[in-house]
Amino acid sequence: MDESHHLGDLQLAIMRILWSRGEASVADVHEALEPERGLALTTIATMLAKMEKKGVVDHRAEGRRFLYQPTVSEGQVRRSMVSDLTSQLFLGDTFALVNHLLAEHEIDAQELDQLRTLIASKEKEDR
Amino acid sequence: MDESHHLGDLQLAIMRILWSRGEASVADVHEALEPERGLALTTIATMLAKMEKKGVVDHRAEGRRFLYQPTVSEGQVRRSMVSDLTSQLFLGDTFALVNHLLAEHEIDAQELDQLRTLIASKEKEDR
DNA sequence: GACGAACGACTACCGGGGTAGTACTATCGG
DNA sequence: CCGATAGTACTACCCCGGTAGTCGTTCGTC
Repeated sequence: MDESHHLGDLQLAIMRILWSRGEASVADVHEALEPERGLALTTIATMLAKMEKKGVVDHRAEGRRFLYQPTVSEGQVRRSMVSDLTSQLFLGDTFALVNHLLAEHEIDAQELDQLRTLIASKEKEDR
Repeated sequence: MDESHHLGDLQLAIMRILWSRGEASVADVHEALEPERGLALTTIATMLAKMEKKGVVDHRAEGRRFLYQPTVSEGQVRRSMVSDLTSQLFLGDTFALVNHLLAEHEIDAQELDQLRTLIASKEKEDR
């Protein structure tokens, strides 16, 4: 089952690092996030502990260092968060969201083209 | 400018009522939400006060009753919340989100058809 | 064997969504 | 005129994301 994994901004940033590396220590994550966020090392550690309690990451000890790994995939998180938004904002109507995106945001000609291709292949599947 | 109006679940439910009625008292909102949520009247009142402080609603007194009205449109809220999600989850790549929606969620043939029409008219605009 | 660096644990605090009780006030019915 | 009622204001809580300091332990090094 796909429980609702709704993650905050920092949590997502941390997850992105874990997803790309597979496994990382607190220091690794801190180092990677340092330039853009300038957070204290302890902040990262606290956040990871909270995330583990929530069940989205896991850790194993390597010596005195903890190596954290994600327990949910990026796809799961995306699905869960997108569908949360869809139900809240568009009463569960996925199509309405797509509609909104096309109407409100700039999507250039090239992307429209890609989209058409995507739709075509989707229709083939359905058949 | 479109400031970031990020609203919670209950806040959205309340906004939906205000949007559809244009104006409503605390009692009106409470009554409308009662069946699905069963919240206390004071909860609604508190929420409306918080929302007013945040600037998404406004009120005028009619006798001893407050009539609340939205100060932001449904479109503004949608734009703001969707774009928040897009930047958090897809690093600002709107197209990636559309892609995700088509790939992960069921969109039936009829909707695909509508989509194609939408895209066609969008391309006409661009030209 | 003592000392400093590295590292996790624990605690605290802020802000905001969500929830609701209690207090205050104005108005209506008798 | 007085009590019940309707309606808002104020305050307090809980939870959680985010932020960070301090404490205690352990390891490597001199």
